Amino acid sequence: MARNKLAAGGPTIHDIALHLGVHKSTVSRAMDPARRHLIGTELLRKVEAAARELGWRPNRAAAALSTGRSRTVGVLLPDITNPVFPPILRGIEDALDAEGYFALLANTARHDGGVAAAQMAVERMQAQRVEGFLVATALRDDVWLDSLRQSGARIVLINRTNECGVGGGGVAGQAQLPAVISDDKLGMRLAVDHLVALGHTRIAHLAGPPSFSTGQARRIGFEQALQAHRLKPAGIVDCAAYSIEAGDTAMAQLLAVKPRGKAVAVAGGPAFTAVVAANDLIALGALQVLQRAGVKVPQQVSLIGHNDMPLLAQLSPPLTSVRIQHYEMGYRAARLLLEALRDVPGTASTVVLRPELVVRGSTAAVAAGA
Amino acid sequence: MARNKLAAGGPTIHDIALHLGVHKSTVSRAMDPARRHLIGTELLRKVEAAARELGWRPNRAAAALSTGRSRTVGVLLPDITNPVFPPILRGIEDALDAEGYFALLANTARHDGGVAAAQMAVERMQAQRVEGFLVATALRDDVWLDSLRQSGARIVLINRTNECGVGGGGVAGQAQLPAVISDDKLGMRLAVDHLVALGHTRIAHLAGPPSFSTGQARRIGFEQALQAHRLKPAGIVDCAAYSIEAGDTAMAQLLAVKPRGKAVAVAGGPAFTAVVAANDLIALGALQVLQRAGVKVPQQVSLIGHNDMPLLAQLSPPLTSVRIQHYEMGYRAARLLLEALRDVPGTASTVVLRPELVVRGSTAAVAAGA
DNA sequence: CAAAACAATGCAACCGGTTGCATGAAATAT
DNA sequence: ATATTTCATGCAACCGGTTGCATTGTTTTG
Repeated sequence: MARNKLAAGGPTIHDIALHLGVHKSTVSRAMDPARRHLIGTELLRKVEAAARELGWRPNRAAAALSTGRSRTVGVLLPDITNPVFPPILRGIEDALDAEGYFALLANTARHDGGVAAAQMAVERMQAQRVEGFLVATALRDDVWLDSLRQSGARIVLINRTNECGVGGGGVAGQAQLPAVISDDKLGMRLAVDHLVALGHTRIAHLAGPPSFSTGQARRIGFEQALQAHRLKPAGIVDCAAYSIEAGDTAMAQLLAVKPRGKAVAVAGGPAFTAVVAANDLIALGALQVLQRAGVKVPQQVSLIGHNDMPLLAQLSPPLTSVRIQHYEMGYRAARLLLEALRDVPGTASTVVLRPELVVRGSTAAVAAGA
Repeated sequence: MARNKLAAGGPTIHDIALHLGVHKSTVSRAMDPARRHLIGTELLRKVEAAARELGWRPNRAAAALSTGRSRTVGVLLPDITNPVFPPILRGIEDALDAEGYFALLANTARHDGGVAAAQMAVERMQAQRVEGFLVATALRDDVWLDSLRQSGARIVLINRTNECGVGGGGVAGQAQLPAVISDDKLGMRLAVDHLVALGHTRIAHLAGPPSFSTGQARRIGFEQALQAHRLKPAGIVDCAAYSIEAGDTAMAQLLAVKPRGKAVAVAGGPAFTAVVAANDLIALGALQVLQRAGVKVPQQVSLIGHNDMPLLAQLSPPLTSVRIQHYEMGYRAARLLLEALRDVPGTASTVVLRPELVVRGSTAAVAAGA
């Protein structure tokens, strides 16, 4: 056995039962809110008193073994250090906490470049018998996700959807996984509409990595939003990552393209008057390059970011950005999972949250001379 | 019982044992790296093959029940949304992950203002049978910490120490809890030395809330660093919180104090030429007020923050700040805890990390006219 | 007033590993 | 050749709750 009777590990329901001269099953029932009503009111009081007196603490591990419910869920995200995730995680934990659940967290983007980090994290979580998974990793191709789904695990996606492979026909529809996402197309439309209202017609896009579902969705959203105004992109450049550096090089690339067509710009001026970035960090990298190139933001070029990360308001110029409801995303995703854990297997559902444009100082009416 | 034999919940070691015609204890041993050597090499191979074939997954809950070791630790921090904590958490998880442990996280600063949030989180964690606690909450008075310690829980503090009450005498020394902290006094000395080297002599401090251990330590560090240069503070104002708003009001207060003494400043100019803030957010609030008041940073007043949070380099001026090794703090704290979990109860230890001054554009040589 | 329904507990098996001790066989020592 | 270790594995109790069913005593119903 693990340890002798007197060593650590507080009193058990059996101790309480002995103390009161009843059977431990009675104590067990008295401690379960759902089964408390089976116990006589007076005895119930005594049990509670004894439990408090002896300093009893429930042992979730024992309950988990018996019921198969560990009251934990696994949370997979690339890197908590990325500022979009803390609010998501906070939302998740607030929702879980309310039901007595805990999250087991894994950062799947490892510094040691482990490709199978997510896979390993999932296995460890399954060993801990998590009841479900919240997946906020952004890659579109994750194979482990498919196998996880097929193993019957309860999953809710955050800020991504599962596109079921490329060639997947319509008939044998792979069940859509429940997900909480932001309406990325709407977000881009808000950004573009704002710019158009300011008089911009030559609008460029610094797109996120195409391997990320958000990168793809925002790019499509951008194109559709322009089309709605019968405009053509003044340039689209893919970024290698969601980072300042990637935004830096992408913008440099964008600047290298010279204006053409009827509207001849000022000599050396860029081919666009506004840029929508797929992400705030990309926007910051772009901002650097623009300022270094002597392009005034927002006087000559307007700039819009995405995510509305902290401190954007403190920059100069303060960055206009599409705010995503990160906290809400985490909260709703966790609620969705908790509900799925009660219900029948089939219940899939998707929640789409509305982004919001936060207008700050990096966008302005197009210059008269343009 | 919980469920019938065929329902979910993969194969168990008992199934493997049946499959091979051996006893489950043999399988159990074969699966434990530490006891594997007890098993014959050939049988060992067969067990591993069978486990893989049947898709066996260890059940940590069962092991936890038996051994009392859950392979989880509790992490208490105020709010993961605060940018100093993600790197700490990342460090913690990287360290825990390497040993097969998971963290159970609790944000103790609740939006619903629950005073007993930490206490409740601790109880829930104890129910989950966490093996120890990593505590990164900053308040100096937490009563629950004392009771936790007295309950014999393994604890490692992060970025704070436990001052044992006010009147605690020297004899009945309350054991110091193991902790990983940053040398806050050194941090302040780096900041002050830098300013003095730039010619500053009238240096003010925007202190953190005295109820936070860091607020107190940095304030003391500031005073000692000045003393070392035979200087007197040009003003110290306590902030109500670690926030931009608090820095805002504190700086407004500081500005209200008019210069005095022999050195008469320019009419209306502040009584100081440099400010050291206890925290980056406070510095940002201060920066806002200064700029709004027409005081040029760094030409008229130099400003130093603390923590080196992300995006500081993108501000204008880029904020000079004392960088703390947050990731390393989390990592070392988790290692310390893991080691304590193996050893005898008595092993307490403290790790002090060195901060580093990151010089950016918010500090400059004192103006000639000052 | 007997029968049926109900309420409050007890009983015991079970969840899936872990571990001290026992046992039998093979290897080594005497 | 026998006694003694050593090695590999079996046995069974145990960790701390959970739960279907059995057993009482009590209340309601016909």
